Amino acid sequence: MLTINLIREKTDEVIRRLQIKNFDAKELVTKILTLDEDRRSTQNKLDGIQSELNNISREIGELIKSNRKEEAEARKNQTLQLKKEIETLSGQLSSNESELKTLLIRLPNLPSQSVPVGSNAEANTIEREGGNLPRLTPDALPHWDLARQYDIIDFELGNKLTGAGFPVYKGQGSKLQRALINFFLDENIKAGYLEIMPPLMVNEDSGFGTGQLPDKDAQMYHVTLDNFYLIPTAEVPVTNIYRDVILEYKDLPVKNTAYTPCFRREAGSYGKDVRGLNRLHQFDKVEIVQIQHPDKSYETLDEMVSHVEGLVRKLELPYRIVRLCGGDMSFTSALTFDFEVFAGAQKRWLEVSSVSNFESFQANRLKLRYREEVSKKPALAHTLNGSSLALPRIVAALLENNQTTDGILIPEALVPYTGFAMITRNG
RNA sequence: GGAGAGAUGGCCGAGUGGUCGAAGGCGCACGCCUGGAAAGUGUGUAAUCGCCAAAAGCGGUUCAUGGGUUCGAAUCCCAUUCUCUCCGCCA
Repeated sequence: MLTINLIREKTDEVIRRLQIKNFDAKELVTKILTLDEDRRSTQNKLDGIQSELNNISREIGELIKSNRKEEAEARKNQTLQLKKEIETLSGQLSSNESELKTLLIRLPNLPSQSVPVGSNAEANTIEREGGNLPRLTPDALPHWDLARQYDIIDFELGNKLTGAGFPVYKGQGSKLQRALINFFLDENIKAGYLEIMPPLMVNEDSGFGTGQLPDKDAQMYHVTLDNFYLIPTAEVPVTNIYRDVILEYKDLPVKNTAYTPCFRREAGSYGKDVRGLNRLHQFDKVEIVQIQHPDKSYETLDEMVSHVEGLVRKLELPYRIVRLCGGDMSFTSALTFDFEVFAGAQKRWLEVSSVSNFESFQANRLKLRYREEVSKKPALAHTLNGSSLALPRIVAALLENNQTTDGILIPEALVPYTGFAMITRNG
C-alpha cells in the first residue's frame, strides 16, 4: 500500500502514474485526502482532551496522597464531560482510520518510470532474447502426449486422486522434478541466497502482508476450519518472515530462496492455457526473495534478472525477457520482468518466471523496515522477488524441445542431478 | 484434546492501582582510561501518531491481542491468541 504521506505530498503525480496502470485514482485519492484531514483534526482534538484528563488524574493522585479528599472528589466530577468527549472522538477516530485503510489498500502500486504505457500484453516490450529455437519435425508431440508416451506424468491419475490440475509424476518424471528443484536451489545458494523451508499454509495476516488478501482470496485455497490459506507462492511465507521487523542497515540485502509446492485455484481459466502442464492447481516452484535498501533495489532487480537468465541458459532453453507494460503488471509491482521459454511443439511462449520490484509497497503493508545508516531512523525497505524457477512449464519446454526418436534429452547441467541423460520408454 | 503456570523494551529480568515508557543487568553506540587491547569507568540507547517547513520541543498511544472496572491500569476483571509443564494421542 502507498503511504499516506506520498499521496498527500505528491497527489497529482500519484494519480498520473496510476493511469499508466489503467487505474483511475482521482476519486479514490480525493476521498482519502478528505478522510486523512478529518483524521488528523480529530486526533488533534482528542489528544488535547486526553492530555487534560491525564493532568486532572495526576492532580487527583496528589490530592489523595496529601489527604485532601473533598478536593479530589471535586476534581473527579470535572472528568465526566471529558470522558464523554473522549469516547465520542476516539470512536470517530477509529472508524475513520479503518475506513481510510480500506481505501488505501485499494490503490495499486505506482509503476516505475521505465514501465511502458499500454493496456495489455501487446504493449509489453522484449528486453532481450537468448537460446536457439528448436528444430522439430512437424510430427513433434506436445508435452502431454510425451508425458503419456514415456509414462512420466499421469494427469488422469491426478484427476482420480484430487481433480484436474493435480498431476502425478512418476519414475523419471518424478526424478526430473527433484533434479530441477535441487539444481535451482543449489544455483541460488551459490549466488548468495539462504535456503528457507517455510510452512505451506499461512494465516490471514501473512496473506494481507504480501497483498493476496483481502482482494485476491479467490486465488487461494482456504482451510476454513483453521482459517489458514495454502500458499500460492513461497513469496508469501518468506516475505512475511520480515513482517513487523526492523532490519539493521548492515543486514541488507537479505537474500532468501525457498522451494515450495504452490497452490492456486485459478478460477476462470480454460482452454489451451490449462492443457497439460501449462496451468496447474498444484505445482513446484523455487523462489528468490530480496529485501534491499531503496537506493539499491533497481540494481538488485537487474541482478536477479541476470541470475534467472543464467538458469534458463544452463537449461539451454530458448527464452525471452519481457518488460511488462502498465496494464499487464500486477497490483503490487512497480516493475516486472517476465521470463518466457518457447515450447517447440505447442509453438508457444510460456511464462516461467516473473521478477519484480515492489519498492516499499509490500513493506508498508508488512511494516518491514531497516535502520538508516547514519540517522538510525526506521524507514521502509524495498522488497523484490522472482521465480527461479517455476517447474511445470520448464518441464513442458524441456520435453517438447528435446524430444528425439530415442527419447528425451536432459540438458547437460541437469544430468548430475537426474542421474540419467535421457528419458526413455523403459527408463 | 484435558489440567495447571505464564506472556514486560534487542535480550534477561523487577514491578499487584498514581509522578512507570517502565528499576537492575546484558547487549549496542560514543567518550575516558591504555603503547594497543581486555578490565574498569562516564554518557546515551523503543516504536508510532499529531502539532511544526524541518530540527528541537510539546502532546497522544503502546507492558501478547481485544474489551471492561476506575479520576487514574503493566498492575484488577472478562474473552481470545500464543508459550511452557503434566496427562492423552501420535509421524
